[in-house]
Amino acid sequence: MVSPRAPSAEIIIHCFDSRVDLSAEERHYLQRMVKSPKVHSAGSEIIASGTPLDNPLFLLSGWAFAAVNLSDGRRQIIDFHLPGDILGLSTRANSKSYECWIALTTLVTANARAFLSFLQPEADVHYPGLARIARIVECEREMRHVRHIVRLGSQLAPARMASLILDLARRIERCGLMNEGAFELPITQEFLGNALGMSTVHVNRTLQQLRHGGLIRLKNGTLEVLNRTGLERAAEDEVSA
Amino acid sequence: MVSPRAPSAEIIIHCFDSRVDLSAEERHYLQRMVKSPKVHSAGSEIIASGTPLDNPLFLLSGWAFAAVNLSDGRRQIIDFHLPGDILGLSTRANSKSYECWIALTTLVTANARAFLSFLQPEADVHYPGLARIARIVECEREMRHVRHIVRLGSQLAPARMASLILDLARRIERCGLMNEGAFELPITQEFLGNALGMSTVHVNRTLQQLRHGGLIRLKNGTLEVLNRTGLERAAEDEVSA
DNA sequence: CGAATCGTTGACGTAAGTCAACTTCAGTGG
DNA sequence: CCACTGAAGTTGACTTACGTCAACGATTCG
Repeated sequence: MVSPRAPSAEIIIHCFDSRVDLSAEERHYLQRMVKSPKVHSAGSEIIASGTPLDNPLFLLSGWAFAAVNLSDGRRQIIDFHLPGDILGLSTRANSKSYECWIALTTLVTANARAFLSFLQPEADVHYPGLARIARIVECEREMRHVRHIVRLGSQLAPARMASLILDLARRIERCGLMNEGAFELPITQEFLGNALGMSTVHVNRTLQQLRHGGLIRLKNGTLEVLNRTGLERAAEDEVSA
Repeated sequence: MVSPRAPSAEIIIHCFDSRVDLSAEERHYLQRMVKSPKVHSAGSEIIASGTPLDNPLFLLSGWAFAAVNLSDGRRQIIDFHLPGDILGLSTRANSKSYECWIALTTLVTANARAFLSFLQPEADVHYPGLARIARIVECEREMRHVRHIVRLGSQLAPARMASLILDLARRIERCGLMNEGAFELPITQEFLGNALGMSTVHVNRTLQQLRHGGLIRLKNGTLEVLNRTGLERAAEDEVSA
């Protein structure tokens, strides 16, 4: 376990700020919430499946993913999570979780339990901006789910890959971790396969294809988008191209 | 256009009742809401993609589906909708819809706009049961999405098909349209393919397989589950709730 | 230095797509 | 009544995208 850096709500505030107007009071409230961060090691299960979703977490740094474990040991990754996201936030706090959340890298979380109440019908809303963010977080997750369904159901391997990369790139940009078109992508080819419904070998070949097409560079866990419009074209309808 | 039967909130109340306790007042409120039903013909677009989701609809009778249209004319079906469902309900009422909703059969809808406000953080909740239902509807949709991701990403054709059939059967049961293990399934093989990410030909072969395995009977749009546990085994489905 | 872990490549097998023909079957109209 | 039509379902022959297996580099790390 790495000792956490000084706890900071900066990333959270930054990510929320781009979506709603936060009052000074709300910023302060967030600062207070992020007082006792927790460090998780890479690969550890942060929220197990089958547990009640009564303890959502801010993701302050590092990457995670939500997944469903199948009875035969395989796993389907449903969604990736970046700094600024909230893990395990659901209206259905008391019902058991179907998914689990797992750390992809060493990561730091903080309790976000207050966000749960914002989702309840009887919520007494002292913080309208935060309540709105809670709803927006759920909405964006749904949009990602729908896009993922489209990827898995209607696209060939190169389009799936390109589409996922673009999704991640856009989110990385928003939370300020993009560095001149490049960003850290701590997802092994095995996990990319678990997300995109393809074998590790085929992930490798598909990435080669994107590389040779001059669309991306990917080396040592750093991904650089070399040709954005090309990548977008590849993501949209690979089949017709 | 079939002339609508006497407008009735019965199906709505029945479906909601199985999930929350409704007050007499809330039942009455639902009755009033369902006063001016509208009939849509099979195949018509009920909510277009790109429009704001500011007008959710009760589905009183018939089937519909939510889909994403791809640039090359193909379409990915995201979710099916049965009587008792709400179409186009989203927290993001003002943002443009990515999906569209289309009638699978002739169907009858009624305005459910009041449910929109139940999802807003500032909602002034006079009807806690209905507000709760609005959340539950969103939650259940998310669970269906996640299961669909698992299907498309991790399962072979027979398991996909079995899993979808089971999902539909469970929902049909809940809204009281199951008839001794059999129900109307007004989904052509083409649409099943659009949902399950497979070609019409392969849908046909997969259904044959399930038939010959003695798991289902499907004739003239009526599906009968002959061997429930066998179907569940085929679906590799441990989620029975 | 082994020992992991991850990435890469080739040979080969298989699930599923494509194309095309042929059935049903429900309308519809002469 | 039958002949015609169009939509849905069914089947066979062939192609292809992707999986599987297995071997082999590259990196990192105790």
